[in-house]
Amino acid sequence: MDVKTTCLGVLAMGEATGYEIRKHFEDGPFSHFAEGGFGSIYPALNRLTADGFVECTEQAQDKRPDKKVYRLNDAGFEALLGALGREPAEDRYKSDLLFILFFADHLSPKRLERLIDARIAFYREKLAHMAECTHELEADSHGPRFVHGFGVAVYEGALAYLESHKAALIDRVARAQNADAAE
Amino acid sequence: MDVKTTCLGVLAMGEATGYEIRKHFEDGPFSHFAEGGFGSIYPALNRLTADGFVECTEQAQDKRPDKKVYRLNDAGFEALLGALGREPAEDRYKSDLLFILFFADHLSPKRLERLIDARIAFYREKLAHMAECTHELEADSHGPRFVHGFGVAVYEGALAYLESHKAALIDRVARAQNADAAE
DNA sequence: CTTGCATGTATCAGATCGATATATTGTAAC
DNA sequence: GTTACAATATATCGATCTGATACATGCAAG
Repeated sequence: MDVKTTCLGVLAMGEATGYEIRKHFEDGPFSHFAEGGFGSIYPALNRLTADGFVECTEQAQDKRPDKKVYRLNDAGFEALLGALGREPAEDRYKSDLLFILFFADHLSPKRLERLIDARIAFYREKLAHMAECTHELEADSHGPRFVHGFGVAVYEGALAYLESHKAALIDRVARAQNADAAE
Repeated sequence: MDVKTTCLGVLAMGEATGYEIRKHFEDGPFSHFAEGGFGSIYPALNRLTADGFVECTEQAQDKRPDKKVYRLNDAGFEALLGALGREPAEDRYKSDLLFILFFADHLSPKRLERLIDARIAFYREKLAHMAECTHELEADSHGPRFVHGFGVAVYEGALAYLESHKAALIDRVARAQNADAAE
C-alpha cells in the first residue's frame, strides 16, 4: 500500500488535515502497521485531490496556521475498497536493533544491556498506550479490534522474549569475551 | 541502517556477490529484519568499493555470467563497528494485511478467511524454515542465536493470535453483515 | 519445446525518507 | 525572565530505496 492508499484509509474514519493524518500514523490505530512522513503525505493529498478522491476545505484559524481539512468522497471510498480487494504485499519488518544485536559478540555487555533495556521500556510504554486505546475502540468495529489485538499479541511476544533471554545473552557474551582476553 | 551498512554486515560473515547478499536478505539469518533489492544493493556495493570499505574480485565463470565477489577489508569492518555503536532507529513494521483487515467490516467473510489462512500458512512455512536454520547456527555465535530466537518468538506470537482469533472475527463480521442486510 | 526458474549484473522512473524552512503559541527549565 | 523546546500546521528537496525491467545462459519440468 502506498501512502495515497493509507491516507484514504485514515480519511475513511473521518476528515483530517495532513498533520492529523501524520499523528494517526504515529499514535493512532494505524501506528503499528502504517507509516508516512510529511514528505510523502502532503504530496499524496495533493494527488488525491487532483484525482478527485478527496475534497479539501481551507480553514483560517485564530493564532494558528491555516488548516486544509481533507474529506473522502464517494470516488475516494471506491478507490479504497478497490485497494482492499487487491492481494496484500508481504509484510516488511526492519530493525536496526536486531541488526546490531546480531553482532552482539562484538559489543560490550554494558551496551547490550542498555540497548535491550531501552527496547523493553519502549515495548512496555507502547503496550500501556495500546491498553488505553482499547477502550476507545467501539464494540462493533471488528476489524480495528482484531488488528489492535494482533499488535498487542506481537508486542507482548517480543517483550516476553527480551525479558526472558536478555540475561543469558549478556552473560554468554561476557564469558566469551573474558575467555578471549585470557588467552 | 541503510543498505550500505547492511551489506557490510552480510560481508562480515564472509565474501559474497551482490546476488548472494540479496539471498541473505530473503532467506538467510538477516531475512526477518533487513531488506534490500538489487536496485539498492548494486549501487551500495559500488559506493562501498569507491569508499575503500570492500574489495572486489571479478571471476569469470564457465557457462555462467561473470561474478563480482566482494570482500570486507579492515576499514570496512571498522565502519561496521562504527554503525553498530550508533543509536538504533526505531523498528519499522508495515503490513498491507493488517491495513486490509482493519476494514474487515467492508470485506466478505470468504475473503477474510482466505487472507488469514494464507498468512497462517505463510507463518508456518517461515517457522519451519527457521527451525531448520537453527542447526546451522554455531553454538558460540550468541548474537545470531538471540536474534533468530526473537524472530521465532514474534512469528509464533503472530501465528497463535491469527489461529485463535480468526474464527471469532469472521463470525462477527458475518453476523453484522447479515443484520445489516435484514434491515 | 517452451515455459519458467536459478544464477548473475545492471539501470531507471517513481515512491519514500529525513532534514529543513516558516510561523505562532504555550510551557517548562535554568 | 528569557531561553529553549513541544505542539500546531504546511511545504520543499536531496538522498535513498522500491519495483519493474533488461540482458544472458543453462537446466528441469510440463
